[in-house]
Amino acid sequence: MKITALNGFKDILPGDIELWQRVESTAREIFSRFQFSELRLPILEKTELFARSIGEATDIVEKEMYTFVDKGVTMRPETTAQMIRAYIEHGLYAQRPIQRLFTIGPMFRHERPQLGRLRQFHQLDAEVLGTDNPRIDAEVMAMGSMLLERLGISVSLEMNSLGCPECRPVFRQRLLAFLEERMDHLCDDCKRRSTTNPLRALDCKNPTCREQVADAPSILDNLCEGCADHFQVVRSCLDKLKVPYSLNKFMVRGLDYYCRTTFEFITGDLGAQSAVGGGGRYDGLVEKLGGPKKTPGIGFAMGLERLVLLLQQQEKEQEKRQEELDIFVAGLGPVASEVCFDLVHELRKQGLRVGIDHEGKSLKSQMKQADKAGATHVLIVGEDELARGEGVLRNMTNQEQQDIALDPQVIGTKVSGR
RNA sequence: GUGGAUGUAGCUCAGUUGGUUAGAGCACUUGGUUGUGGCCCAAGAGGCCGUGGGUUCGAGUCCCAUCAUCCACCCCA
Repeated sequence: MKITALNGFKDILPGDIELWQRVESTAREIFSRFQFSELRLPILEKTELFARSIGEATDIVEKEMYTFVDKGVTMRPETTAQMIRAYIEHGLYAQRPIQRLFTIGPMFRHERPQLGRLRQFHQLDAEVLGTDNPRIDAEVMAMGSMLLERLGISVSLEMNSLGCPECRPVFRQRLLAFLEERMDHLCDDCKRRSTTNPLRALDCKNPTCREQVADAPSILDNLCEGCADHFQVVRSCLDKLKVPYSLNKFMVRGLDYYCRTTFEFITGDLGAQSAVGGGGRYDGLVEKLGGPKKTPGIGFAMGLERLVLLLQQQEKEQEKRQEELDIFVAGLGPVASEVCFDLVHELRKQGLRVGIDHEGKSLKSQMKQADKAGATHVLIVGEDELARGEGVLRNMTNQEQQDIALDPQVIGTKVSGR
């Protein structure tokens, strides 16, 4: 029986990794423009951290977490909670009143895998802690948009407000009354939701439910004054930054901690998965997790494999071969191989990317290897040249050859272009 | 957790109504060039046909089971 990777866990192989690196480096570059600092967080946390923040009744906590029950620890299903944990634990709020942070890494959820959805997946996650200034909401969304634009991925930004502990319960009651009137027409899931989280019914993909819910009361019409004002400023700021967006009064985020501004970056090119990224405000969460009182926060996460999938679709045919080696050293015969062995090491010390074959293959075979590896030069060391202390340096792009001293310095400067 | 589809070479896939030794393309190795890559040509290597059972003189092909993968539902990144 062959041992294979676990279902929902994927190897990222050479050839695919370039896109990952591009996404990550672009993110670092864009995020730094917005004064965000990177940090790295552990993969394992106490189970309680996620249960308390994400919400006991959410799907993630109820059935999707990889938990070591005997140890009371869980592999992170998302990172906002632990970002806040670190913020509190290290007193980051004391070092700087407003923290802009981001992190990149793997998350784990035990769901059935499908296109764009794995059990180990990767996210970029950006959070701003310590302010509820609506300009920050706009800035954060603008940052996400800028990253996607820079990557050449076109998505739409959808936004909603979920209100706050003051106005949401009121709306919830109003919505519940609305749903109860047409309970008979709703799907089983929505019937169940109406008791646990009626807002979720707004999000149902079942066509009949959509129909039923189409003229449901909008939370945007039921915001309290504070939330309404806040949302209004967010909108005008986005306009000012010329970040396009649309309102989606049906958008409900799946995590309990969200309030006020929520948003998603949406695509139609990922099968059943429409969200490339999503996030929102969570003004009560820091305090709930034991941090300083009234510390608001907002952030978003983007799914790396979803970004990579979109890039792969776009660039299917491009496939440009890039140079991977500066020089391939081909030794002919045991004596030459012996010389090449340390010569190669010296060249690498000089910073060159060097390939070598230790299997005693023919020159033709070694030339093929060099070509496949994308070497720009090949150094051929045979018995004749060796006797003179020289080798033949072949330029693989213009086929020119010349004798050259077997001196790492000389070869190094020649190959790297003076 | 639920539904549908698919499992044949490293990869992408053929394989007639069950019938001898299971094929192709790409990739790989070697040779055509005694020490020179790409293109071309030739040869070679590579398969318990997912696994287990059943029907049959005979199963890659039919039946059952099982496992795996993919897609979708749920939900989300």
